[in-house]
Amino acid sequence: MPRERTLLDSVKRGAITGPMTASQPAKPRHHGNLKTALVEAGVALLAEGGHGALTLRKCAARAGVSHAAPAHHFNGLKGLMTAIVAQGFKLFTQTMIEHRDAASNTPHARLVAVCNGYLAFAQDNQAMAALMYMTDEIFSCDPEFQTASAAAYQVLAEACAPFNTGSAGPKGVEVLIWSLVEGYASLARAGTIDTSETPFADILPRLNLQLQKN
Amino acid sequence: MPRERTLLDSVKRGAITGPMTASQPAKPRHHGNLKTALVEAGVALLAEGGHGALTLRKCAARAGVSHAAPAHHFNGLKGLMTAIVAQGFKLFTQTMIEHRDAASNTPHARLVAVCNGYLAFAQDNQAMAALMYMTDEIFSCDPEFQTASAAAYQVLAEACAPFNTGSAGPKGVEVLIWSLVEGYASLARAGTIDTSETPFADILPRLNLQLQKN
DNA sequence: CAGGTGACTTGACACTGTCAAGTTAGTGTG
DNA sequence: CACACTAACTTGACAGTGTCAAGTCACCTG
Repeated sequence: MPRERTLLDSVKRGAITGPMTASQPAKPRHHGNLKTALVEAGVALLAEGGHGALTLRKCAARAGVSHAAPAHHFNGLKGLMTAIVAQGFKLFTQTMIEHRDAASNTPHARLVAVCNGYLAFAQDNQAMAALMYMTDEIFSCDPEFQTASAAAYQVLAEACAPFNTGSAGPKGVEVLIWSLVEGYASLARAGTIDTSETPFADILPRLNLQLQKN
Repeated sequence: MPRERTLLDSVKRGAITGPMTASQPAKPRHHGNLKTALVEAGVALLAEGGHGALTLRKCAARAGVSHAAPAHHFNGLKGLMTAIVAQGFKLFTQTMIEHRDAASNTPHARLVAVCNGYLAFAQDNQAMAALMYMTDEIFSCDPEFQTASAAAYQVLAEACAPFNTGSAGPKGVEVLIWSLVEGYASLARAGTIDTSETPFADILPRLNLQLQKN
């Protein structure tokens, strides 16, 4: 049964009456930069409406193509989600670096700043931050994703490097810090804890951190 | 266009040839205990196939009713998810209590045991543990959910109570411990950290925990 | 200029959540 | 005990979604 076309369909196909204006040229079939446009569309939809608002068809519509166009660039919805999350990790890394570089140049101040960057990103990009750990929804073996998440981890690992690992093994401090700050961000997002009553700045001193001697 | 019935449809409607056997009585229309059956179906589907395997229609099918039957008991899929997660929190609380009660009766041993219970549950029930913090997918204001999650939090808060809050405020220790263990569980689930290389038991001593004096 | 292929579009199908209308079984009252 | 009402379902439909197949168009190469 043929269905009635929606306005969106008409807009998409250029069927709106009147000639093409300079600001609305006839849309070529070959987009030219569709992969990037789809990822940016996904990032925007996630920010605007949360996880439930992010669908393959909405990304395609936002990018101005048909629902099947993404299939040439991504391995299904999961493939597109993976690219979106990789982009999110890049922004995340950038936020932590900006916070770190704005801090005093002592190991403790830099560590605190990186953690604050982490929490600021998680607070300002809640749906993206949540999606980053939904391993059912992404291809976590994807090289671009791996590179982007490793870069984020590296910023935190470098901030932890000056501190004594003690008996916890070579990665003890970074696992401790990453667990703490990711857990705090999750509980804050879920509303389980009151971040005004118990700010992160108050619990970081509870760690037994000592600078390495040498 | 009428569609061909599936075997599942036939099974559901009792259209399979032959009389009802003793082990397969005629199914009454009034289930009697459908709410509980749907939640249990959801818990099982989550355990078997992860988050993507949990749908309203599959829960209904597993419980032996039509796709619209859950609507009488739950406010849509979100309502059912909320009840499933509340059940998960109850099992979670039970797991932490069992670990705590099996430990030596010192504050430190009990705290370690509660954390180990937390991580054991998160490891053995990965999809449920993840779903507990997906606040987009549940009604977090639901009273049964609130009660169940508060009970879980209470077990951890009680284990933290003997320790010095220091300058962090009255909830400093429990926020510290909850953040740490939830973050560690998330990173373990995501495969971001190697739990064999950096066991939780190695990072807990990095906390500056002291018993309260009185 | 012709052929091949990349990059799309169109259409279809199965699955999903939700809603509306209808049906059946259980309960309460006279 | 009979009847009426309502709870607890079933059936059917629709919109949205992901995915697949077939077809079309635009670009590139020989």
